[in-house]
Amino acid sequence: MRNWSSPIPTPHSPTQNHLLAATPAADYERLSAHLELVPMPLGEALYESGGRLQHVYFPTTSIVSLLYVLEDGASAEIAVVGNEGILGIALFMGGETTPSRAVVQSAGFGYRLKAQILKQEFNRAGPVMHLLLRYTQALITQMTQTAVCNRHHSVEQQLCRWLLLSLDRLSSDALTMTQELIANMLGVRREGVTEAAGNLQRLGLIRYTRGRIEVLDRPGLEKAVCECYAVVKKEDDRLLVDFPRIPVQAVA
Amino acid sequence: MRNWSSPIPTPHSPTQNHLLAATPAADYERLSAHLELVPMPLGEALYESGGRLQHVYFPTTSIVSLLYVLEDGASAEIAVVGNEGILGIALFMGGETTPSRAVVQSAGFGYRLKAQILKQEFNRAGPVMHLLLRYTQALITQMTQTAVCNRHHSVEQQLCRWLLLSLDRLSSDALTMTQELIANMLGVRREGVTEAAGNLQRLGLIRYTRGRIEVLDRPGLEKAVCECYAVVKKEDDRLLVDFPRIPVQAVA
DNA sequence: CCTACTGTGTTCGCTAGCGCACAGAACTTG
DNA sequence: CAAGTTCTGTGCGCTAGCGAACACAGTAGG
Repeated sequence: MRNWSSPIPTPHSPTQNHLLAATPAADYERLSAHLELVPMPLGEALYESGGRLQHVYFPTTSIVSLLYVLEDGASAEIAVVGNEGILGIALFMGGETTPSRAVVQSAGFGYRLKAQILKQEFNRAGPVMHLLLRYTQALITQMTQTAVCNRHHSVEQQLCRWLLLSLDRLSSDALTMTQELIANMLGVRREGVTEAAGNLQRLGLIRYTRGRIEVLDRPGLEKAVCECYAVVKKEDDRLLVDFPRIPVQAVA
Repeated sequence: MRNWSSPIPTPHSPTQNHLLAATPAADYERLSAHLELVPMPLGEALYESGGRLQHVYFPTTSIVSLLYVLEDGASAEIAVVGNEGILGIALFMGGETTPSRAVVQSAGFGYRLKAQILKQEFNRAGPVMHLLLRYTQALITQMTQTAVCNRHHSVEQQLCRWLLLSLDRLSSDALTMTQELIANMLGVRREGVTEAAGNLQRLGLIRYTRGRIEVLDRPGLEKAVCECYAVVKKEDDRLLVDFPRIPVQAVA
């Protein structure tokens, strides 16, 4: 496998994750000692369907897909989580488990926290709780939009949406990802992705080689995408961007 | 319009809603004075996409669909809420609004609560909060399963799922619902529903006349449905059924 | 350099579901 | 009872996406 990763070792910091960055200093202090930097290699399953959650994960440079796998092996991506979010919401929502899998879609790093620690923090019912709940709502929006998009939009549009959502969660404009894997995420055939990607390439929007997709014309992609992307983006911005920036005080 | 509703006036009680029924007496006391019985007629929109929530609703004998409507008018149901749940979760999740609509799918009654009152209660971070969060997780499961089902299953299977989910939220085994409306919910053509419903009727699973569907063979339907129904049902049971059953006493 | 492998391009027949158009049945209203 | 409306049934041609099969190219690894 060719090595596409940067030779420059990036310095890691929990604040690369937006949720952690938005955590007020006082609360952050309590958590920071328990944050553990972990590599998140491509394809790793952070949790399996129905499995009990031992940790929650805050991605920093990685992207993780929430996937649902059907009995016959067919799958579909429910949502994608990057440095704007957290994995393991079922923990504080009270369910302990979820019927989906979480698979690393783009290798990188993240921080993890023992389930117990996060639960304690959540139960303080302070700013961290409100942060997490707002994020959860943004995630819900993404899930519902996925449902709608699955119903009404073409593979090509969905590919655009997927590319843009992934891009928003990375600093680079290139993804390491085969068409086969993308097909799994979108729940469509590999050939469908080949065709859609071929179109986008012909239009000069992207360029790809084996296992690597580069976005050449982001504005162009945004024109080709269905409305679903904008809905999710807008909701993300509304709910997550105005996070109180390491502020001192609680939410009303 | 023919009148299919029962001539017997049902006595109403907030505890017909499972969330309210599961609320500990002490908390329920605070809320009950503010609960307002409201009729929920077929087709009424409890809230519109992006609109600010004034109230939350606890259905008792009604069913409400969460719908997403696309720019071109196409729509898709995201989830369905009956007496097991609440409408307006965005309120306590911190978003205040959601990009979906809530439309009454089966006429009946429910109780509503002013937004402010519910928020106060939620912010006590007590049992009610945990109840609401658990319900929200069950709702998330329903949403994700809808996304998957939209991707992979036939109209007929989806119709079965939809019928069963609706049935579970009613005491009767009949629904007042035209094929046109069902098509809207499922985000498919009306003709597709006609065909699917025709098949189910031929199999003796259901019987329908104009605007009324009666389920004749529930076990049969459960055999015809895709796995998605069971997943949602199981998760609902796991998350919602073990709710502490009416605090029994403590009222004095 | 040769081989094996993995990722991509392409073809072909097939089916589910779409959009449209219209006919008939059931119910409502005057 | 007649007229009008609302649901449901059916038939058409069309398209997107499926499943399977296979050719080929870039890459990895002896």
